[in-house]
Amino acid sequence: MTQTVVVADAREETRTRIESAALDLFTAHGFERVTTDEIADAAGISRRTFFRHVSGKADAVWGDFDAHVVRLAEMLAATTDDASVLASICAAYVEVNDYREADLPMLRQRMRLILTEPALQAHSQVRYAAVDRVVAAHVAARTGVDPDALVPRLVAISTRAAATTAFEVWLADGRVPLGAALHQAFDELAGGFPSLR
Amino acid sequence: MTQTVVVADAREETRTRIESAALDLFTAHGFERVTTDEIADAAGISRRTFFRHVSGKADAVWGDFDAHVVRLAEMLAATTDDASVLASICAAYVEVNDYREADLPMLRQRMRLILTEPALQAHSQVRYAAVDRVVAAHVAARTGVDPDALVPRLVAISTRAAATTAFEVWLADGRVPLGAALHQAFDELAGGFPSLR
DNA sequence: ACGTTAGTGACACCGAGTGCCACGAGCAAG
DNA sequence: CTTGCTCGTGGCACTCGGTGTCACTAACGT
Repeated sequence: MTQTVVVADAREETRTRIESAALDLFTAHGFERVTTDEIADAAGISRRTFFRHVSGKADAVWGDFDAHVVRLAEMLAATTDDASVLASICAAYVEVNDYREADLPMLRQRMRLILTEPALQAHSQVRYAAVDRVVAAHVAARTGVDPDALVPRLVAISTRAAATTAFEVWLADGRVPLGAALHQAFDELAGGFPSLR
Repeated sequence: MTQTVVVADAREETRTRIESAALDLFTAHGFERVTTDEIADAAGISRRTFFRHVSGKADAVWGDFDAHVVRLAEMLAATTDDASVLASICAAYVEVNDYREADLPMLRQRMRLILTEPALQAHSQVRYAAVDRVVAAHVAARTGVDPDALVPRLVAISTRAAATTAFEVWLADGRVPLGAALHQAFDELAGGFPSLR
């Protein structure tokens, strides 16, 4: 009973050390030029143990993203029908990405890697697929159509595109807050890109 | 002079053999369970030569996608300002994906792999990034803003999302033509998802 | 003191991808 | 015809990501 807690804490701690080491090494030398041996050494563990904590080299950058997805699903589930479907998705995205000021530097580091390193950009597709499933399921529930139909899929993938784009401009600019960028992107999307006219 | 043509033809021919072998083996046994040795054997070449023709195992599935992107860029460049920006992008996507009837089976095979196999889905991000750059540049040229600004990026990535979704439903249904699915997805996008209301 | 359980490290192994070198076919000039 | 050049090819060795296996150890319950 108490052991499981202690063990879980230890696991969490080494996992954090791995993530921190990977983040620093990747930003310093680039993703491809860092070996798993080096990350393991920097984290004070063996290479084999490294692969027991993270499912792969690219995975070391993502914190516990699964919890992130779960929170997003909960927020969408708590949505009422007052707001539009897109507005509820936007609100959920904004809320789930409402980080504390102290966490922003690490978020910047993480997102810069994910958005610039080709291998991580490719790998992100796998992680984001889980987000898409959650959003598509929400749209399907709200509209009463199949989650695999065109509209739920399209809404899921293009709202995620909006979120990704918002992250990109937030990362590039530095002055614009993340929430503002998210709202701007979602407004463009929901209005059929009014600024094009 | 004549030699270069002959050589280029030979290169094209082995490239086609590689692609055909890879497509068949991947659909038969799954991407992960097929080794590069097996593809090379099936194509009648050595493993080393395999990697001289394609840049990686995942790359073997994509034909000459670069030419695809070039054609898309040309179509966008030939666009007049009569139609809206989104309409011009939609037209370009439809036209560049207007395959002959005889090519549809291979296209189906290719897209089924790309959209279902996780490794290929991840790798597609790298190839599609070139498409996004072309579309974003077009939007930037039409609207007079920076290609790295929010709207060009967002239009590029969400129109590609529309195209991907159209491919998914085309692949899943079998009866709906690809052009129709593309138009439907673009209509949803351009109208701010009217079917959600 | 006992067996159990879980985390760890060491080792061997597989597969993707790359650098290097040697071979042979085709071509041009002597 | 022979020499020299280019270029595609195959073989080889190597790095690196990732996995299966086994033995060790520490903490826990009995």
